[in-house]
Amino acid sequence: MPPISSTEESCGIRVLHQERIRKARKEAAPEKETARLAAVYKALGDPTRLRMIMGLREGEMCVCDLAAFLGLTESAISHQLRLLRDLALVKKRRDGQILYYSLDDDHVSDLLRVGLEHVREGQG
Amino acid sequence: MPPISSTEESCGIRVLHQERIRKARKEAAPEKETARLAAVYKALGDPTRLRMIMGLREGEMCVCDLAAFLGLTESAISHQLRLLRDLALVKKRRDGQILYYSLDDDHVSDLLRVGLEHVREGQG
DNA sequence: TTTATATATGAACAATTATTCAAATAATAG
DNA sequence: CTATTATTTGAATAATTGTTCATATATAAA
Repeated sequence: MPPISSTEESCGIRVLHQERIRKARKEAAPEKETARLAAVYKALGDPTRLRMIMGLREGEMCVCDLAAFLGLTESAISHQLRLLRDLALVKKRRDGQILYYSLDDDHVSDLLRVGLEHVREGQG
Repeated sequence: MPPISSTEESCGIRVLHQERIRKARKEAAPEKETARLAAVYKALGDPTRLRMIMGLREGEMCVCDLAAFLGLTESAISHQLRLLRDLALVKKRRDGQILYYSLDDDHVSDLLRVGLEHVREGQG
């Protein structure tokens, strides 16, 4: 372990390992990228939305299907679908009056798969 | 496309594709697993926590390092670290007065990697 | 012991958010 | 056209949450 020299940053924040901080700053992903990544995780971090997404892995569903599946209002589902659509996690296809929602691409499934592996191996 | 028979569930919710709902229900992950997965995504879904985790990919840091790195109070960092620790996303190691935090296992890095791939390819 | 350092904890507050309800579109059927 | 079905939208509300401040704990130094 290298010796620790307690110093301060310009703003007055205490710092023990300046090298670590410099490195973390240097390797950090661009702010915009980090923000978008956080938004995607956040979207998947709500039980309702997560179950919607996981349900859509089995195939496309319309709004009222998802509402029945989750036991929620169609309005609630529609609100969440808009959020997921804005993040390009799901896409829609119209057939007459009915809108069919499905996962936007395979990355979404990948995200879920890795996440499931984590929670399954993490504490069986 | 098979013909659509609009029916109702016992609770009175409108259903267009009963087969889809049945399948989604059948293939759904256990509730406890889904809840934990959502909690993990939620933890990564906050910009502060996400930057903490991404910073720790470069190596362990103590609380005040992370505070300096993010420009936040050590108290704020400590609160978030507890949350991440409860979810087994980070672990701590004590050396004297200093607590060094690091990623709990490789799954966490994997989650970040897949997530970054998604946002990078998603909208270059 | 006392003093200082590093981190944790609890209460409080502002800000965000998931859901519901009511009303508005969009497409189709009559 | 009017009526019906499927979905969307906006406002309102209750619940959750990230941060700060003040205080407490833990380890080390004097």
